[in-house]
Formats: sequence, C-alpha cells, structure tokens
Amino acid sequence: MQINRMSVQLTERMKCSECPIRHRAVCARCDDTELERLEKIKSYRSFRAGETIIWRGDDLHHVSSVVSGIATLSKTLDDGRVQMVGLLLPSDFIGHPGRKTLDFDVTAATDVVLCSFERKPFEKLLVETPHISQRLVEMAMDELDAARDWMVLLGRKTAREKLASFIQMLVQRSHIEGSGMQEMTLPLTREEIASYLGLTLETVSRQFSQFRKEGILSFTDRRRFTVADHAALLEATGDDADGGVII
Amino acid sequence: MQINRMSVQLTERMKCSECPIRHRAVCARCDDTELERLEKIKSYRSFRAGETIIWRGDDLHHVSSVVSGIATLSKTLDDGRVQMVGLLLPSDFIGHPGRKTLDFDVTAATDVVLCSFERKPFEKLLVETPHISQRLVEMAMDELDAARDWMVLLGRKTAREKLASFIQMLVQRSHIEGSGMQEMTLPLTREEIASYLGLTLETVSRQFSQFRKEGILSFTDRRRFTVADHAALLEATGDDADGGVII
DNA sequence: CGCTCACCTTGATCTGCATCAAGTCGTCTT
DNA sequence: AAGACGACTTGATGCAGATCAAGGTGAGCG
Repeated sequence: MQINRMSVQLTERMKCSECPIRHRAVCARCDDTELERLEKIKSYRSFRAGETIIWRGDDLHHVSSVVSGIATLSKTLDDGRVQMVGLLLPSDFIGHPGRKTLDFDVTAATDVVLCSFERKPFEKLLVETPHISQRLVEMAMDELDAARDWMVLLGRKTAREKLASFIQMLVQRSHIEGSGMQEMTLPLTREEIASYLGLTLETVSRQFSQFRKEGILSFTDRRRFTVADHAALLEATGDDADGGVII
Repeated sequence: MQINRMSVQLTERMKCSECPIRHRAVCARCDDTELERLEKIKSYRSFRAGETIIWRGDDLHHVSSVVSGIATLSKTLDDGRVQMVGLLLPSDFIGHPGRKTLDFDVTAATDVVLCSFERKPFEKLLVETPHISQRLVEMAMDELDAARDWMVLLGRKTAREKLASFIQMLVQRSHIEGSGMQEMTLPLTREEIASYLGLTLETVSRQFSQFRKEGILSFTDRRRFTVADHAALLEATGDDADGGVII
C-alpha cells in the first residue's frame, strides 16, 4: 500500500526535520529549538496489521502521532455490536492530555508506525510549549468537526450515501497532492468499513458491486480500485455538490 | 436574519463570582485576577425559544457560554434532512478558537441566556491566560468523547435504546446534585428529539408511549415526566449495566 | 367562546437494510 | 496438490422503523 511506502527504515532514528508528517502533526508549529526537545523524548513504535495498539481503559503510557499506516478507534456494546468512531491516518494524534485512559480501543488496520512520547514528559512540555498545545487544540477541533460530520452520516444517510462518503473521504485524505485518476487501496476489510458506516458487511459489499456496475468505481482486485466517475461519486454522497471540483 | 435580542432584564450585570456556571464553564479554573479581566469584556445576551443564535457560516463575532436554557447544534443536508449534532446545556461553550465561522446552526431550544465575549479580545486573552486555554482543551476533549458515544448510539442502537439513552443523559446532566424521583421537563419537541437520535418523530412518540405502558416513565403532561423505574431505563439503554447501581 | 395552529398520538402500510444462507476466490499450510 | 480458512459476493427472506394518513389535545387569540 502506498501509505507504507517508506515503511521499515522509519523505526531507526529519523530527524524530525525529515519526517513525512512534520508539517501536519502535533509538532507542525514547533520551531527548531522545540523540535530538538521533542526529538530527545520521542521513540518509534511499530505494530503489525490487526494488532491492538491500546485497549479501552488501559493505562496510557504514551501519546503518539501516526507516522505511517492506518489505525481505527472503536467502541463495543455489551452484546458485541461494534461501532468504529474514528480512523487515524498519518499525522493524526493518539491521546487525551490530562487523561490516563481512552474510552475506546485503538487497533492497527494496516502495519502502523507511531512516533511516541511518554505521557508525563509530554504533558510537561505541553505546558511549556504553547506551539504544541495550540496545535493540539486545533487538531481536537478538527476532529470534533469530523465527528459531527460523521454523526450526520450515521444518523441520516442511506447505505449508498454512506459508502460514497467514505470513499470520497479516503480519496481526499489520501492524495492531498496529486489528483488525477490514481489507484487507491482500501485499508479496511468490508467488515471494518461496515463497522465505520453503521452497516453490515453484506450491505457494504452490495453497494461496492452497485458502484462497479454503474461505472463509478473500477476494481482491479477486491481491495484496489480507481474512481472512474468522480462527479457521480460526489453526487452519491448526498452532500452539497461543492468540494472544489475542477472547472 | 432575526437575531433580535430585546429582553435584557435577567441579564443585568452579575458578578462572575455569583454565576451559576462559575465552576463548570470555560472560566472554571480562573483565579480572581483573571475573572476580573473576563468580567470587563463579558456581556449577556438573551434569545427566545426558537430563535437562531448563529447560522452556519456566519461571521462569528462572539464566543459564548450558555448560562441558562438549552441550545441545539444541527446540520442540514441538501434535501432537507436534519441531524442534530449536539445539545448545549448551561456551562457549555460556543465557538472554535481560531475559526471565524461554525459549520452548523446554533438554535435556542428554550429561552437562552449567553455570557458572551467578543471573539478578538477573547482570543488575545486565550494566549495570555493558560487557565482558560487549558479548560478549553478539557472541554473540547469531553465534547469529543460525547460525540463518539453519540456515534455508537446513531450507528448501532435500536430506537428503544436511543430514546432510553437520551432520557438517561438528560437525567444525568440535569440534576447533578439532588437524585431521587425528580420531575423532569423535556426541553425539546418530539421532532427535535428525533433529529438528535436519527429517528422520525413518530418513532420517538411510539417509544415514549411504550415506556409509559411499561411503567418506566410516568407522564404528568406531554413534556413533564418522572423516571418511575430507573433500573429498567438503564437496562433499556443497551450500555454496560454499571453506572453505580445500588446493590 | 370557539377557532386556529403547533404539537403530539396512533394506526396501516411500505421498504431499506439486516439476517440467514450458500456459495466463490485467493492464499497459506502441509 | 489437496484442504482449510479468511475475505468476499450474491440470493432469499424478515422486520424495525420510515412513510402515509387520520385524528386528538391544549395554548393563544380574535
């Protein structure tokens, strides 16, 4: 998968200044001096696809940024029903400042590399480094916006609209730079997508087939596809038909 | 837009130290000096039930705390489907630091009094007053948690579980102090509740009737009720059956 | 006082998605 | 190469909640 392009070398000491998420992560606003302080307390940690990174309620020893790969946040009800409540892509942050635990499970959907800081020293740094706490507030607010958009999806959208919105989000977040008809890889199984969208895996599968039949998506295999008709995909999301389309 | 706020009787100068939301709002951690600075730039604004407080996309001149009453946050899709994405109770905060607009409408569900600050001076204060920004991060994180819980409700719960969860939340947030079989008043119409829960108003009405028939709720009128069987209500939420139940 | 209108209730019917079921496909194991 | 297994697809059927429809109730007002 393209997101893992740099995979293995990452776990060795890498300069923050060369970090692929340098300009989007929690450290985005740090100057060189601040970066040096972070550099001293950071460590890279890798997880294989499927591994649980943090269990709900576990003592949180680290806070982390996702460097590469994709992780999921999910909540489970008593009787086993699962709802995914977030997707972590590179540059996203894990950890509540001022809390010792999380109220959801964090799981590696693909192989994942984290840039981690021990919680205590990080919180100390947070107080002394406004650039970090400012960025953290920004990121929390962005996440809140995203959560609210997702509430609309979960509460009001049809299965078709849900899947279209999911694909659209993937497309937008994946290739921020290069547009064009790029091949995409689904980072999640049908079941995981269903869990994110509040659907069943069968419904997700049927909607994928439908998009294929309509010529909106074109699959090269079960996980790899290109968006053949981007306008139709946007139309199918049910959202306002803006989104900065090319004229 | 009709942001006419004529009634200003309740809203005479009130000392922050006597404010009912003093210990829970964004100013909760402020010391006396900081409170004085806030006092200087604050103003009270009142809205009648049904009035729109802020339209999605409007320039945000103020940030505010809810002093009394209840406001709703909602998003509307192209074709008119509405999803409520938050409920603001006293002490809750309106406004994204660092943003000039909101991506949802804020509406007064009951008569509402806000404690407002002009955005610019407040943001200046934010930089100079860590106690405020710390509290703001805390509140944003709490909201994020609540949003994620709501995602589980919207994505996975049945109509019965949704309504039970809603009532349970109201009960918990309303009388934090006095427990016992207190009479509650629904702050929202059936339609608004439906909008919050991702249901239709008819389904909400039917579920209320069901709870009445089962003796879980006891209505004195369409809006006023008491929880007659709290254990059964908790059971009906579908959540973990903890919550400090008496043994 | 009776009219209106917003809000709510209840019944009948419909439908989108869940559920149940039976495969296919590709990869890994031995 | 055969089998097993996990991921996925597709079909048949069921049902929770949406939709359509027809009142009921009470506060405000001429």
